[in-house]
Amino acid sequence: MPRPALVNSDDLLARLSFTFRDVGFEAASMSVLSERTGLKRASLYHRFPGGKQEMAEKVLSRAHEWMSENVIASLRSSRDPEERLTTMMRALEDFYENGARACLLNMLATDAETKSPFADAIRQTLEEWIGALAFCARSAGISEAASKQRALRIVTMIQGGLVVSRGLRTNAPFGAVIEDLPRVLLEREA
Amino acid sequence: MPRPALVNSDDLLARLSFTFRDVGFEAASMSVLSERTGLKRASLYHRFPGGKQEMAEKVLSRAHEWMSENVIASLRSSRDPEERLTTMMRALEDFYENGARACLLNMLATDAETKSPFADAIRQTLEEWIGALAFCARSAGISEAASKQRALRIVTMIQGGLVVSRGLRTNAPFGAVIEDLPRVLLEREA
DNA sequence: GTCTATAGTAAGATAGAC
DNA sequence: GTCTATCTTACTATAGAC
Repeated sequence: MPRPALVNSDDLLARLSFTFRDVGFEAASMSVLSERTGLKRASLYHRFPGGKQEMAEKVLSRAHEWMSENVIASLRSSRDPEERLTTMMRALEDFYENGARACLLNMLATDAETKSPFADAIRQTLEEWIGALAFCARSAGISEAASKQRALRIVTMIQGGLVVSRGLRTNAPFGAVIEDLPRVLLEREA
Repeated sequence: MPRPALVNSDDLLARLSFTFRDVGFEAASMSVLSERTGLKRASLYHRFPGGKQEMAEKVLSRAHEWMSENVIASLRSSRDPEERLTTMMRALEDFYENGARACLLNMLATDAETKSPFADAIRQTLEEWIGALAFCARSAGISEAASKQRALRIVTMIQGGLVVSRGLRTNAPFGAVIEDLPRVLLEREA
């Protein structure tokens, strides 16, 4: 029977994720990551031979999984569209701690010129999210074109809510966004 | 007559601003800043004895000035509210290069626990912006409560549009936000 | 005001003991 | 699997020539 690690893989990834989301990729030095995970730098290299980049990739991959299970699956379910949206809202409030915690997709993104190893994963997650929201709107009777537009608007508002909440140092903007979501996605067309 | 500097102060601040907006504060090392400004590291220290932090402070301060002159002043003018908004929209398209360039207020922001020297400047700029938008809505006959709500929504959407445009690597989301602004701020209340 | 040269420090990364 | 110790590199910052 193998001796259990001091920190299991899930806890470790969660702590790494928090760190990247709090300070970003560059400011998350091996020393900082070591402090916040409780593992020495060499131990982190043992688990992630690729260093920081591999950590960020694994964290992003785990975030994608989380989104699939907790957000996408709900939005594409056969339940009442408003219920699906409510499930997403509660999941996001939890994940972003009501706006206090930033989004990995923002913190790991770079400009188009900077070739980033995370760009593809970020884009894919955003696209799947928007696709699932459009599907949800569609099944609530919203037209194809409007559904796509509103889905994009939802993700835009959530990301904006997180940025503004961080900038103003209050959770109110994120809270206002969450409250608005059902209206923005599902209100009947003019 | 003093010999002119190779790079004047305005150009220099603009290049520093682009760099911080493209890669963020931590990734903008003195070497990178040197490359992108054309000044050697020691020359940058001559102009900014406080190093990177002073550069970012000056860049933020200049961004605040730019906002005051090109956005706040217009929104608080006595012209037609829709015209004021159009002026802001054109200014923002220019400033953000239709969504290709990130916002300084996002790239220099940190989480609440991390004591950042930029936090106050960022919050102040956001608050002034939201205040001016609310003033504009108010003078278009929108109620006090709705004006505040809509002003916050506008800034949220713009920030979100920039994040999502960067993530999806297309300017469309930012463009969609800009198009939506007049409706979101000024459509008559139900 | 700009530069080259160089401290001094912290970063990413690896070797090898336990 | 975790650790201490160490290597190499890159970074911030300063000194001093021009």
